[in-house]
Amino acid sequence: MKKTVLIFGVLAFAVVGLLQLSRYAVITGNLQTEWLLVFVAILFLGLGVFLQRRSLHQEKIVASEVNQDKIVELGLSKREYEVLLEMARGYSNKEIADHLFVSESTIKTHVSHVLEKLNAKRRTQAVQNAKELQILPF
Amino acid sequence: MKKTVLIFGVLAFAVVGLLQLSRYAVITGNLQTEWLLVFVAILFLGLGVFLQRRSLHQEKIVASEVNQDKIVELGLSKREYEVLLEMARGYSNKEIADHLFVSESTIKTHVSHVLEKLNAKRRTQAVQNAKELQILPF
DNA sequence: AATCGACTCATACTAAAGTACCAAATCTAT
DNA sequence: ATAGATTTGGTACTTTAGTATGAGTCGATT
Repeated sequence: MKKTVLIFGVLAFAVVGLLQLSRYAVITGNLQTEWLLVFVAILFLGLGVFLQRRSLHQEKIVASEVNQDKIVELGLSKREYEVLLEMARGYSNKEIADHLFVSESTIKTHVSHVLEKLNAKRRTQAVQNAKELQILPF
Repeated sequence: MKKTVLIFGVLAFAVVGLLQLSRYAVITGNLQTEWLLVFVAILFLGLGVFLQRRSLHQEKIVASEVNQDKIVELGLSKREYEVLLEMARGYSNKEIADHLFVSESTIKTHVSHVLEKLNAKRRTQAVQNAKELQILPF
């Protein structure tokens, strides 16, 4: 919000400055009105593109962010969530065990809990549900 | 591509027209140069936003659309792709068999082929790879 | 100090998933 | 029409996945 205000402030200031500059330039005869128009047009076209890109970029980031509240709401523990992430990447229990430096038994336990909490019968379903709940960063 | 050319053609034409109009308006004294500048600035700012939105929107559609060429490139048959979609939704072999009205054996065969062609060891990995290859509609 | 939740791990199962190989019916394009 | 790909299905087998249960450790809370 602060940023937005700042940007628009600078913008307004720039516009006023530009107007003053243009008046001076036209009066002194150093610049043709047409060229000034072209210059302004290009400048603001670029500005429009820039602003729109910024806002859409932020939108994208928000959309691909994980819903932390949902994770808490589901009762997923830290470790369980880590396992879920590994599951989503397509790793087997053995591989996850190696990545997290624990035994396969431990992973099986975690996976079972994840399945329960995500209301899934298989790991593939758990991943799909997790995706719909937006608790995966991809 | 054709569209792009058309848009830019119309755009160029509009710019030229605007310049002519501005010259006439200024000469006849009906319009102050400053106001003309403001008008042009706002117009092109809006245009920039519009163009950027359009391009990003298309990008989004493309991103969520299925890359048909990739499917062909991978050598995935129609049926195999159908099975892949069911897999991605988290269904078991038995469930997929019921959905597609064939035996579980058949599904196993298809799944094996899908795993080969997607270079995956497990179905979870196949789904993940498929997602990265953008051959899934979600 | 006792409790509770999270994490760890094991054993013993059952249930899916996946592989290998084969074989027949059906489609498709030359 | 016939070769090649696709689809279907089976048997037999190995490997993962998942369940159930119990239990020890550790840190935070009460």
